[in-house]
Amino acid sequence: MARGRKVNSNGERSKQLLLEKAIELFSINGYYETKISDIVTAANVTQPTFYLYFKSKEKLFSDLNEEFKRNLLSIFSNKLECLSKGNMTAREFMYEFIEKALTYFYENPNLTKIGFFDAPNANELKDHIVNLFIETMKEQRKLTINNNIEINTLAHSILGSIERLTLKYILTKKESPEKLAKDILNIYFNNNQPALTN
Amino acid sequence: MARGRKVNSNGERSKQLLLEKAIELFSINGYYETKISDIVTAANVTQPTFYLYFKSKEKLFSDLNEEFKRNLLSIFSNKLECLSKGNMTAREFMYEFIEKALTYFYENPNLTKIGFFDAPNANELKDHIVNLFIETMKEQRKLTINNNIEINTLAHSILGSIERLTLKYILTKKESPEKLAKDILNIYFNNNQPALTN
Amino acid sequence: MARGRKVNSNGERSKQLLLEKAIELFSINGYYETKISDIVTAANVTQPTFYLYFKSKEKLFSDLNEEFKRNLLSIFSNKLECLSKGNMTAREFMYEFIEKALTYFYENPNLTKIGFFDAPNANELKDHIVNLFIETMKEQRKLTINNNIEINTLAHSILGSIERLTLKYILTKKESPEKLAKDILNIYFNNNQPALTN
Amino acid sequence: MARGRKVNSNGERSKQLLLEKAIELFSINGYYETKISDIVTAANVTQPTFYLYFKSKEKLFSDLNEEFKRNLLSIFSNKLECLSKGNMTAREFMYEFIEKALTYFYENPNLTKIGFFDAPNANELKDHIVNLFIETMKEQRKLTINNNIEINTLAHSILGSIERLTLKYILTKKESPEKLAKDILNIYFNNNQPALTN
DNA sequence: CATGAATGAGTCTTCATTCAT
DNA sequence: AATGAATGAAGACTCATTCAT
Repeated sequence: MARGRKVNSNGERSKQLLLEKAIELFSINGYYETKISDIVTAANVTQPTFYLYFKSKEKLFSDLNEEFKRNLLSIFSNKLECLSKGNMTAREFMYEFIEKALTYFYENPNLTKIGFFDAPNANELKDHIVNLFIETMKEQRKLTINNNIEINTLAHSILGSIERLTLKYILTKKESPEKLAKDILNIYFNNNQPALTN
Repeated sequence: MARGRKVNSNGERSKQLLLEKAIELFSINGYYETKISDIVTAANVTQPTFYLYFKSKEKLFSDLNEEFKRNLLSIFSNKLECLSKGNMTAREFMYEFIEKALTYFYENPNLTKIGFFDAPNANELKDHIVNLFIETMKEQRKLTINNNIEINTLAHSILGSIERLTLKYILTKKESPEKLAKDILNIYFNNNQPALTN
Repeated sequence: MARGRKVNSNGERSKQLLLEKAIELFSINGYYETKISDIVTAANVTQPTFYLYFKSKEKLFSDLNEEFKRNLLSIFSNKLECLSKGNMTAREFMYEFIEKALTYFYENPNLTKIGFFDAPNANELKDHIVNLFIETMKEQRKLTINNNIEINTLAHSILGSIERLTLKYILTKKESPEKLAKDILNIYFNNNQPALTN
Repeated sequence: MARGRKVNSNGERSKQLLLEKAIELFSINGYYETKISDIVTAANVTQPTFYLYFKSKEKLFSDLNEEFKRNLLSIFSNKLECLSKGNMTAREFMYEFIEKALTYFYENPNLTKIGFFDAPNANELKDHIVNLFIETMKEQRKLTINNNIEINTLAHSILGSIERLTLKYILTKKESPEKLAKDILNIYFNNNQPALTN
């Protein structure tokens, strides 16, 4: 039976296709329920072709996670620079970061699903983010809505909010990143709060 | 080892041991990275013994999830009753529920890890909880710190905070359920907020 | 938990019950699809009890086959004696044997199913029977409807008829052994056959 | 042996080999005593290779049965057509069918052993054949050797004869299909009894 | 006499991965 | 660049059988 290079085939295209399908399937079915056979079937190539471009299933998955991590952290560095230059208040920084992050999530829902929600090592990344929140808020303690609450707790709480709202509104594209970023700011950093009766 | 009954063996004990080890290993390594062979080795029995007490790996896992779900929902029903009887304000209800839930998580960290964080169908449960939050808050809209934010968003945000704080402080037993419940109330329902400079 | 002898238990009864259920289940589901667990469940005892009375599943099955074989062969010997004493013509012998065999099958349908149809070594028994047919018919060649057909072929054919008719009419109790025995005689040993036009 | 493709390997050949060995082993040892490991060892491949070509052991077995059934029934349809066109007397039809069937059995002894003797659902097929015999004979009642016997009984008897003679003479290739078909016709449809020229 | 509890020894099946073409 | 064909390594599950009580 005929073997060898397909007519019109193109290495870069095959790799790209495999990557897309892998991201899609991983995000839907998770790492374990996504088989190499599923990916190659979706990409309309055969199994050995997969290994032409990726070392292993595990490596592909961890590469995907690294990519997500790198992308997200680069958003930070950009913002961080501004903050350190004094171009930005902490509040502004928080808004900017959250909005940029949500925008990235919005534009890369599948990769976000994998790298932010499913990855076993997403926690490191999240801890990193939390630390950044803490640093930022420490710099301007007055930012926090409530002095009674430790900054650490607050930072984790913010991240938790971001996580769940991303899952519900961003990955599903039900809300815009801007709207949600504002909501989060409102929840955590609003100083015009109306009185709350009990 | 010879075949047949072990000296001093006791079925209920074996089952309990298997269950404990299964919960522990599932919570640490997840469903897929936990092999029946790991569980039985930890419990010091052989593989067929596992099947003496559990129908299958999958059934055990889903049963565990059901149990977690049932337990958590029963906390709700209790609290809900008080709320409907007028014995409780919404604020009190929120506190009570969160505190009770966190206490349950605190006392059952492994099962919580499985049923609240790893289970594929944990989202249903979470949606249910969010809906309850929404109902409760609707009843007393003034409760919310900020009228600008939709209740739905707020409810999801609260759950997100609970999730992450549970993961960081409760499952690791670094904070008490009471302390954290108060923090969460403070974040979301504090009416004595100091002005926030920008 | 309570262990040991059941109230009202009785060894002989348990063994008998196990035997009955085993025969029933073997005859319905066959050797491989009948599990010891099925048998003991049907007999309302536990698995070790089975081994109190039977050496193994295989031994029980082969014992059952031996019993069937012994019973069937004893029918032969009885008839054979008469034949050798000259008390009987070959035709009479054939009728007598077939009728007696069918009657035994009729009265022991489950054991027959096992020993005559399912047993791997039923062929030996069948060969034995065929040989007996051959001996009988040789003695009185005129008996056969047709001299052109070799006795061996005829004997096998008769057995085949017996087999299938037993399966269809005897095990299901749709016809009496007498009726069927006469039919078979009519098919094979009727010398008053009406002309057959073509 | 190293992983990957064998030198000179060829899928169709491997599949064919596996199929042949499977048929052979099933026919000799039966479904339950034939292990996948036996089949692949006989075909000189590894277990996963089996699953490259067959969905499961059970499916392979039932497919084999279906194939046998289909083949046998197609013999029928051919003959049946002739019968309905009036090209054939019932006697001729019976001979033709039996001869063709025996020829098929002769040429495919292993598949016949599986599909005609061992298959759990062979009885359906046999009932079908019996019904065909009945229809054919009804059309020309005079065909039967004896009006005293119900057609149904006769039809079952014929099938029984075919079965046993197949087992003894055809599968073992001790007689030719033609010879045996004639014998059977002689037994059941001979009108010049006793002398029968051949 | 009978049972509760356990196990040895398979057996099918899956999946990522690799070789030869 | 790509495929057809194959395999190593494991994993879930079953079942007859056997101790200890």
